[in-house]
Amino acid sequence: MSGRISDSTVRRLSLYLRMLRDLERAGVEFVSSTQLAEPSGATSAQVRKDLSHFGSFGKRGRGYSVDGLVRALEEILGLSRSWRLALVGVGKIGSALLGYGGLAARGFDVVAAFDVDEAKIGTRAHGLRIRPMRELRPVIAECGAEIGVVATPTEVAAEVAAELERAGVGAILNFAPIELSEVNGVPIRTVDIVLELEGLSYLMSEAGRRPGSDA
Amino acid sequence: MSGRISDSTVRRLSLYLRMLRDLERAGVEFVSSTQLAEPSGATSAQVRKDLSHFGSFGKRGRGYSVDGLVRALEEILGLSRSWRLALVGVGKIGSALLGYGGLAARGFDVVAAFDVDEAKIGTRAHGLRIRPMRELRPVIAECGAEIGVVATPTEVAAEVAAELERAGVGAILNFAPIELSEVNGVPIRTVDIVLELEGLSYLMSEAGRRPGSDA
DNA sequence: CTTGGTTTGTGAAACCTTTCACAAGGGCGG
DNA sequence: CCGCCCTTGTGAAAGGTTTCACAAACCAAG
Repeated sequence: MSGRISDSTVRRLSLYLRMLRDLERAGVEFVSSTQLAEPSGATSAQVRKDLSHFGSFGKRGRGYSVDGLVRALEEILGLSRSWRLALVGVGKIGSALLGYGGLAARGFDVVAAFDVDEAKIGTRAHGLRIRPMRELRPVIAECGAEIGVVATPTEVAAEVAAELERAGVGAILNFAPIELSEVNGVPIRTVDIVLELEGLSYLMSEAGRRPGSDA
Repeated sequence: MSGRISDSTVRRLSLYLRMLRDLERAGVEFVSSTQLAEPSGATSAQVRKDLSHFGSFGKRGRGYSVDGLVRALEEILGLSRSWRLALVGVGKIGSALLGYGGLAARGFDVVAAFDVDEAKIGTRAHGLRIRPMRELRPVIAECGAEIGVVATPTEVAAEVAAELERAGVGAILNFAPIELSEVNGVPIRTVDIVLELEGLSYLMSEAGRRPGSDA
């Protein structure tokens, strides 16, 4: 078991965990790989292969203990603890994130917020005081935020990401429509809405072209 | 050329197009696959392979005409037209989307917004009147929206997506943290922030485990 | 017109992920 | 304890994507 695990495997593990938590809440005790696969659109073999990278969690003939697998996956994914987020850019997206209870509910707490806008600095957004960029490093060091969130305009996103890295965050979530390059082993995930929409645009255009086909 | 094109290829095509537009604005006339590859983290061979699925766009020894390739990619991705979006759920994320100018700037216009909250219905958000869910079908039919955006709580997301399909949208962008299953060939893309954060959580935990290793 | 430097387009190879298929193991009823 | 049924864990096969490497083509200079 274990080696280099692919992004798609990790992604599916998160989905399995989600379902397992629902099952746990519903009081279900055992679950089979087939049941576990369905909601994430995976196959039962894929579930078993994904899990087999980390160990042996099931009982043959019986399936997986819901409780046991929840804990195992939380351990694997690093979700048996909570993470602290530092948000840079309290505009539309940044505010939406601050107001989104789903993050804290799943163990991701926004503990600091920064902006360049003098009018915003010092005010509170969802109970959090907005701080000037100049305080980014000391505040992140002090509150120990592990994840930096970039919710700034595209032009400054790369610079902000670099500054977050220097401030010591271990990972970055980026909402600016720009591909940021990972340096110093700090992983970066980009949420790019326009890219998703363009992907849909391609599929719709493709669907329109296919029936008519040729020349 | 041409066959079934992978998501990752389409994704890269969007990134190439982004860079090409910058180059066009900067007045550059020709670009090589090597230059085109850099910002998206791809390789030059990958750029050429990606493009080769759709035809021959370059001149050997010279590279690609920036103008020409911009138009070709716009055509391929279906971006030489604009698309109309219907938004369901005007909460935190929905409002942020309505206020985000980046969408309209890239040809994605939100033309209708719906919510269940009586207090919101009839009011305007960013110039758009918020309508009751009951009007979803007729309004989408009337305004001809092609893309439905689900920005509702998780519990109702699947139901809303199904209703959008029945209303005739050709694609769905989903912000609820749930894997919606594509039916009737209507493609669905999900933007799942928690999933991205959990992916980062895994990588950070992994990084912490690796040095210490064994046991 | 020829030569040299450059870059595309593309089969073939390498690599990675998913699916298949089945032996091994576990529970349960009798 | 035995036999049956069920489900896991996993090598092997299949399927897909990325990288390699090079012939073909183009431009410019002499």
